Amino acid sequence: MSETLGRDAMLKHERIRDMLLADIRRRPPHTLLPTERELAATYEVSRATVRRALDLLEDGGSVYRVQGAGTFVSGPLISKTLSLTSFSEDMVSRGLTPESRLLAADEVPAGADIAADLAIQPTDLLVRLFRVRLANDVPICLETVHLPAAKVPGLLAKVPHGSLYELLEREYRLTVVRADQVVQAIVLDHGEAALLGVAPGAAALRIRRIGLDDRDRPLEFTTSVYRGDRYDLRFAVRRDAPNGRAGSAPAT
Amino acid sequence: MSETLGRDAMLKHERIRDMLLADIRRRPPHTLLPTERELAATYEVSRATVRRALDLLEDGGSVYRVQGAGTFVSGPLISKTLSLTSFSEDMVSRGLTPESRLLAADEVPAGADIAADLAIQPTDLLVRLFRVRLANDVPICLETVHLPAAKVPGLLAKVPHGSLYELLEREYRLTVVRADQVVQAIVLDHGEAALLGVAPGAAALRIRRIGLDDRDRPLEFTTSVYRGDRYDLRFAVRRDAPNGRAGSAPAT
DNA sequence: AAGTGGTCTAGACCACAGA
DNA sequence: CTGTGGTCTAGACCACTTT
Repeated sequence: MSETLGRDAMLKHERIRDMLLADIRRRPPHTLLPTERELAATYEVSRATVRRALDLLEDGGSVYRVQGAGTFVSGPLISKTLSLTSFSEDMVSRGLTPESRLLAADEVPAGADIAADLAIQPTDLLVRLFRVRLANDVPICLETVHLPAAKVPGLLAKVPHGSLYELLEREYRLTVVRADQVVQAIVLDHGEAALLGVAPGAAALRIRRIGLDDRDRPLEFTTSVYRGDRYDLRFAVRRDAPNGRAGSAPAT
Repeated sequence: MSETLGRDAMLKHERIRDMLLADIRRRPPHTLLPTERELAATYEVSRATVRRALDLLEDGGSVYRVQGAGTFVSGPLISKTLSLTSFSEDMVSRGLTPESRLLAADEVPAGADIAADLAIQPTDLLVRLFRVRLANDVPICLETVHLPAAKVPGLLAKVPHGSLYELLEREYRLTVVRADQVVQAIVLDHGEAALLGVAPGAAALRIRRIGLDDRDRPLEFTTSVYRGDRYDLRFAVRRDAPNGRAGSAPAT
């Protein structure tokens, strides 16, 4: 029963996650969920599959598990783990309408720094796009995208107006699935401030990103400058799911 | 063979991850690793266990997988997923020596806002600690920690000098395993600037955090203000491991 | 067509929480 | 002591890439 129509590559554990999520949202925090074995019986899947579904919910902050005790509904906090999202998606998820204005578009040699980041030669050409990003007609962000010209022939003619990621996917089969980001606080100079409609000397978040495709090849180098008074970064972090690299994060 | 001594709760898939990581670091990027079935045979474990180990390495950005093709060594990027780390750990991982100076410590009523965040009453008392955090004797961060006084009796007498998280764990069995964070860019006022040794009007990152324990109970509310010229936030993000909540993140 | 990683199963045993 | 989540196994089948 209830074999609804959504079949398109919907995995079993994803469907179970969705069904559980609907239940969870109706329960108060710290409610005890059925046991994994019960859920396995209820949904007629193996316990391993139920656990995969619960893993997703736990990563998403919807449930927490206590060994020997059970699985519980999480408290009402809002953030989820930082994931790679487009500006458009980001704004929509905040209930705002995104827009984009192209201020400049040209081709330039990569230069030493960006060439190293993108694993190309310093003399190789980059397509450079400079855009203002708005939400509900208010300028929020200045964005400069650099793409290896060899990978995006004819891009300059295609007038990237909406989501660049979608255009790259559709026209060039290029998908950014991972990115390395550096976030800093800066003070806006006169030019930036004017474009963003704030006073010079105002604070801003500068995010520099190297985007990689599914084969770990660098595709883009992008710098975004977000107004400090209209934008913040929200995310959940967890204690050291012990991994394999050195890194950083703030705390006490 | 090679049954080294580290047994303390070291899981099988974690040991395999570590062994693989040692191999990986000796190989150039984009090298093909042995197949999962080969690794299972080599290490005499099931394929599922090998896959758990590879999952950890993939999350940590050390390898990437291509269905039908194989598992490969990642490129040389540095960041790992943002995880909950103490200031001390953070600085040490950057090769710096952390230090802490307590500027003030007192008890205050929570007030409406913080009470809501910590799920207590506005009249309940909080222990408030105000510290300067230094790295190699340079002030980096101003930190204000709020803890429910009821959970940390006698804390004010215990002179929190080094890692507060360690002290909370040792003395009160309190462990922060998850946190919700909001990052903003601000401009420093005269007082903050003086304490950090920079000019007023300089940029800073302000990070507000609600820390939760393993049962999803709020334990702390902390505000950290980091010098914009000496601190940045570095992390890797991935494309939408489809989860269970609404959220946010920057991108094109 | 052969071989890879991706998903799922059925079952075992362990570590831990709670009455 | 009972029941929970945590780890691990051996094996099946699928989706995909590559030759």
